[in-house]
Amino acid sequence: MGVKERREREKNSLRKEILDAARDLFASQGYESVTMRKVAEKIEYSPTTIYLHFQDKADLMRSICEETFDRLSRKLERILQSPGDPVECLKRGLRAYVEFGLEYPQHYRVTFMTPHDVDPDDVLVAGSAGLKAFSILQQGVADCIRAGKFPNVDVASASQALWATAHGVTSLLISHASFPWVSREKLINLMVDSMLQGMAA
Amino acid sequence: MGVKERREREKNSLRKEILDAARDLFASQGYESVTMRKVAEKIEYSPTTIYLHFQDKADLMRSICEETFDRLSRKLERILQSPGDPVECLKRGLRAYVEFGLEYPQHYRVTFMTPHDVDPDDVLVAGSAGLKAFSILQQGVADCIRAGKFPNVDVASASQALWATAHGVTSLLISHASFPWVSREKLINLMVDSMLQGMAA
Amino acid sequence: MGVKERREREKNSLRKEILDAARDLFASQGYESVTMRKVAEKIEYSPTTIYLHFQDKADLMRSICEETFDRLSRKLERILQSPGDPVECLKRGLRAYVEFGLEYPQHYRVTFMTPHDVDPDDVLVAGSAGLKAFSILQQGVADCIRAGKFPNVDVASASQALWATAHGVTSLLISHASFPWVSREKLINLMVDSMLQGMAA
Amino acid sequence: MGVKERREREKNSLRKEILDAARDLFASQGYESVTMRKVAEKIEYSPTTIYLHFQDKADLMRSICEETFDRLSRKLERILQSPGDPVECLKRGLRAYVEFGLEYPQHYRVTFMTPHDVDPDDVLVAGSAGLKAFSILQQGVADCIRAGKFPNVDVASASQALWATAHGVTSLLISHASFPWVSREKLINLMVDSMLQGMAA
DNA sequence: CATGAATGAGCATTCATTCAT
DNA sequence: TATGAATGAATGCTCATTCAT
Repeated sequence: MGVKERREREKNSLRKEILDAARDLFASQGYESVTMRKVAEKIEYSPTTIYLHFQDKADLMRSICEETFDRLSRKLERILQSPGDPVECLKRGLRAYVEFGLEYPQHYRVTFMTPHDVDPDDVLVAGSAGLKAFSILQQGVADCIRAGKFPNVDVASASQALWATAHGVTSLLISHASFPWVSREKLINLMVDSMLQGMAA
Repeated sequence: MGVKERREREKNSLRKEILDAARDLFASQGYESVTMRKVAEKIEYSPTTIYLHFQDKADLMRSICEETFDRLSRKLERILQSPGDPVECLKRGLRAYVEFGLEYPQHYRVTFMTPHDVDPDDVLVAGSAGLKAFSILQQGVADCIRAGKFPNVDVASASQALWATAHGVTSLLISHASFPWVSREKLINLMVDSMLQGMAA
Repeated sequence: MGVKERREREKNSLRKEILDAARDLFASQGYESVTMRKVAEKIEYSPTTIYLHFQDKADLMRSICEETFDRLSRKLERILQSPGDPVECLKRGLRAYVEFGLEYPQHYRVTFMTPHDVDPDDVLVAGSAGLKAFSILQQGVADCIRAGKFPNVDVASASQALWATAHGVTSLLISHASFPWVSREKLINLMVDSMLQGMAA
Repeated sequence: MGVKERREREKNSLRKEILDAARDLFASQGYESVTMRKVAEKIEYSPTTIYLHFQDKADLMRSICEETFDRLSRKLERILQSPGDPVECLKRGLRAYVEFGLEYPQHYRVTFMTPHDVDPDDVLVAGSAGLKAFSILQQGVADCIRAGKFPNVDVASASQALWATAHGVTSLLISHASFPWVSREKLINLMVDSMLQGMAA
């Protein structure tokens, strides 16, 4: 059993090394530009070895995205379920969403901005981490409504609108990086604040 | 003369066929995954033929984007420069933007949601059709500000935020078509109205 | 008949234009780097037009080479058949050969240094201009021998050796252009003079 | 260990197969006309495999040349640095040069008669095997001059002239195999002897 | 005589992936 | 578990050439 466990640990540790290397590369160069060879070189193993841990390149990316969005979920959870004014929480949650996307633009890109020919909703449907993140957001919105903060909207509409708001800035900042944006801070705040204020009216 | 004209027409029609085929493919598979061969097969011509009409793959993409921006610009221009309450105009303009994206999801996807080789700013900066579209929106915002409708925001921030708002709904509705959205109408109105209201405060 | 002649002249004049353009290009860029399109652009006709005057690219090059070596023949003829000391004539003829090769390095290359898979002796056999040039040289050698200048050699051996001498410098200077050669003048003279002197002994 | 060695041997043997195939093709068709595919077909491997042994087409060519220069260098070294009359040594060295070319016409053709992408001087300059071969010849010439055998020439000029002499016969005999040459023996001797005699005067 | 439109064949190279060991 | 060797399938693009007009 001791042996088995060590094996398991070692296996996981190499798997983790691969994920770390690939995450870095995908994040800095984008999916298409990263080759299995580059990943292999970074961890100083042969390309073949990667295939012992991941089915193929897509599987590797998928794993990274899942892992990444898991982190997003946890982050949102922490924020939205913290005590205090629910609108304030929501505000912080939305900012955190955008910041997260800007911190991992390639993951965000792959997960939310890249066409997945087969099943466009792959990521958001079927219990994926993406869906979970959305449902946490929805919970935060529900809290606000329950507290009478958004008198004229229903949970579903408001959640979707806020998601779209956050996604709008995030994706535009990512895809048009060199557009002469006003400061990110300013733009994000303006959007989040205005939208929440508009809903509160 | 008649011959010349027919030739011209045929030439343009093939060019159009190529653009249509490429747009479809880019939209559904992304820039990198589309090959010149695939485009050629779709129009049932040899790959070489494409090069008779476009300099290279990037040029093909660029042309598609420009064409889309052009259409969008004309639509926005008509609306935003019409007389009446500037906020109302802006509201209609933003709705029109979203409707444009939903009516031509392929066009929108390629132009606004697809990462491509072309410096994305090639498309948005420096006299291109893209910049024109944005500056029309900006003009509408400026009118509102001049009319004292948005007391606390500057033109640049507000324009960018409104663009991001419209883009948020549009792109999410397109890319996650099978998500259980509330009615499009409702969502779009909620976003546009809330954001404008929030800005007016 | 007048019409016919003008036609003929015009046809020949375009043919000449093509040859001129192609000669320039081949000489400066080499056979493989020259495209039919480039030739066509230079004369401001369509590529198709070239095929009305030449069977294909190889035919174009062949024509140029023939024409070029015709010039060489005439040049050698003029020199070798001029009055005066036959050895002196020969010396001047050999120098002229080398200079000619250096003046048209690409033609020389194609004719004498490029492998012609099918028939390696294409150029030199079968009445070609190349063979003619050689036979003129041989004539000059014969004159020297008849005059008792080369007491110990036969015409064939001497002609071939002298050809090889001239070809040696020419081809080496062409193919290794940036080798740190002593001055061309000096090298050519040394070779020609030494070889003739050696033969005279 | 045995396994490692066998692997090493097999790897080298494939490398050699590639070099042989490529040399043949380059020699008979020229650098530009040979494609990686043709080489691959000849050895009955996939084109990709070649890239496991050579960086690219130019590297393949370079390797072939270096190998040839190396062989030639060793041969010349043995002869030119042997004791005895330096002129006699030089004579034998020059004959050996020509014989080398005639014995390995493919090697010679590729290395000395084929224009290729590689700066031809890449091969001849800067510590390469090519430069070494030439410098061995030059050394032999220097010995003769030091011994007072060539009173009127400098080392550089004489070395270059002798190289051109040897190259002249060699390349002509190779490229115009079916020309009605006098006997090779006779021609080679006539050239080498005459040139040396001419220089001695 | 001249051409615009079109193409088939080909190029060097790269990539994800597999298989025998 | 890990890998070296190998490959099939592509990729964007170019070229000489042809054909209908």
